[in-house]
Amino acid sequence: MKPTDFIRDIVSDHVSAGKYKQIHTRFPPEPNGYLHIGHAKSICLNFGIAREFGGICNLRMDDTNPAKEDVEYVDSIKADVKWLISAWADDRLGLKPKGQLPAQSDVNGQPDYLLEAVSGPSTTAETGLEPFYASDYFPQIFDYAIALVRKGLAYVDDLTPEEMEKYRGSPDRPGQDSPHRERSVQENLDLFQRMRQGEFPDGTRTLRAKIDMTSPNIWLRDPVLYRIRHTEHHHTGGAWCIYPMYDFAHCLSDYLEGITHSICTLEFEVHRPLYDWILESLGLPRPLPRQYEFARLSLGYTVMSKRKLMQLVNEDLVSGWDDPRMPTISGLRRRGVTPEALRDFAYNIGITKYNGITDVAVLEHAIRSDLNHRALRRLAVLRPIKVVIVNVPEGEVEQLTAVNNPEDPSAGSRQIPFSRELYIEQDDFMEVPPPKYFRLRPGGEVRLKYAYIIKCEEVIKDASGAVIELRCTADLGSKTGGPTSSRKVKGTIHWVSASHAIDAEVRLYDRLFTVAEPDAGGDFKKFLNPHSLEKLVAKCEPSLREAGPEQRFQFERLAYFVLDGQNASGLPAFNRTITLKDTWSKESAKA
RNA sequence: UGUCCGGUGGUGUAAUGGUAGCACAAGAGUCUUUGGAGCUCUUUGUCAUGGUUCGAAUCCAUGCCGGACAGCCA
Repeated sequence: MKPTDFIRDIVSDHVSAGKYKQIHTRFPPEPNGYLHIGHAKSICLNFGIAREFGGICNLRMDDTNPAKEDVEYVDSIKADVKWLISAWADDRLGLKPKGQLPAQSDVNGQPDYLLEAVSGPSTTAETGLEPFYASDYFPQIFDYAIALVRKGLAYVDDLTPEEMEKYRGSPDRPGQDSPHRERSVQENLDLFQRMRQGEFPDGTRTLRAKIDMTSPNIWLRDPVLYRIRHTEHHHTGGAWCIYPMYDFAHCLSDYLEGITHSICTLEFEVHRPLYDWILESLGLPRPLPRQYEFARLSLGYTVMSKRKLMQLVNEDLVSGWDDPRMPTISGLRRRGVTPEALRDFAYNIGITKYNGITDVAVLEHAIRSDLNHRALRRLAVLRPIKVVIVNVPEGEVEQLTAVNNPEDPSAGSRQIPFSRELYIEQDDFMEVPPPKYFRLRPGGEVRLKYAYIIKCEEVIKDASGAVIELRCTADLGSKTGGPTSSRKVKGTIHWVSASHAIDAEVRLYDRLFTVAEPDAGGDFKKFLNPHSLEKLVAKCEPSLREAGPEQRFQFERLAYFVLDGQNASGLPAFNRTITLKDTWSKESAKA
């Protein structure tokens, strides 16, 4: 199925009209935090357009604010993008040779800068290639600023931040011209150079565009283009003490990379006139990039702002950016979600300009349907209760055949050991069951998956009255192919052989928040779900000993799990990705 | 009472002047050695009021509701 939305419609029109040589998008995160599922939506859009229209999508660090950015974040962004687009759009990923800077050329007798992307299957090896960095363009952006000053379209202002706020006015009240607005070009040039030389302390001067202090659009009221920050930058080191603002750097970065469609979220809609003003005022020789906006993703039962996610990390409310409960790409990955599921989700939610809240059920459905087809089935008992099959002799072990994945015959089958002493799930036995309960009960029958039908003959309790053991008989003719194998029993439950079972830590993750809109108002942290993580030691069938890193399983009748290394005591650790749909819990809740 | 952008079932989206469709959710049934998956069926919608038109979710007007914007953040 080919996705379609208003942005793709625009691109498609441009392609049929031959407006551009090649479609060129970009994904421009600021390296001030980890990527989350909202970024995944944007990645799928930008790379999706590139692959559907034979274009390229540059990965670019939008790193113009050294105070907030860090290499830890650029490394995580690189890894997360690579993981998400792998085997889907790697050949559309635009990178550049390490250290390469924009090349100067002449276009129609006018000087011009361009930094072309390297893309194609070769880039997947990433040998000597790196993402684009807005900070690589500081020299060009500085030159463009000077060009604006020369045209009388930018000036150095001495207003303090407080004064500037006053002069700006408000949305329904026009602003006032700064007293420094009419400085001469010469003076502006001199002052701007001295800003760059480091003569002035932070915050004392800015370079501003000269547009219109009475504009109804606040972003046209002489926006700041450059500010002074005597701060080391993660990519340019100590080379600069003035840094361009987003609005000035972004449109120029797009231009320098030959971007055709600059796609961003709705809150930048009011910036678009400024984006266009800067590029048009500079009189650039090549076709200009255009900005298009779509609604960012809001998902139920989680928060999406980097500020809030950062807070969860810094206040140790989660174990890190990649905590499996986080909506970050790395968190979802550790949770066991696949790139395919994420892309499928992105496809299903569509692209519009309507600001809605997407039901988590849409994400959960994408995860389940993906895992249903790929996850190997295994038997594991989370909360064990002992079962003794009295008509199976002690010491006897039988190997039974179990299907690895009923959705995928090519996954084959495996052997699982059956013996006299087993574990079943505590939930699968009830002494006094409610109506419609069709698992084990005193005197009742149930099928052990892949094995025999058993009947509960005796319930053994401890001094406190808690059930500690069930004594059962098995219908030894009832396994697959046996004479009574087709007998109908209502319930089928999972089990493991007690002496063969291996221990594993299972981490039962649940929604991070208890309400659909934790950030609707007040303190979002008071809606944190206290039961978002429960750890247990489970009894697992022995084949799980061979589980590989990041391998995904369905523990039958329970949930999907992914292997996430070992816990502190050396036990294999499985993260629960998501439970199976549970019609019984709905049914029993009705009663 | 500024500017810009939006309002289609419970939720998210499609229909671009011509049968309001899809997905998720919800409900009913069927099947089942996973109360899983699959399959079948069902409920629920064009913000309002006018106008243009043979015909309006779509175009126009007015109103209502929601969002974004007043960082030397992005």
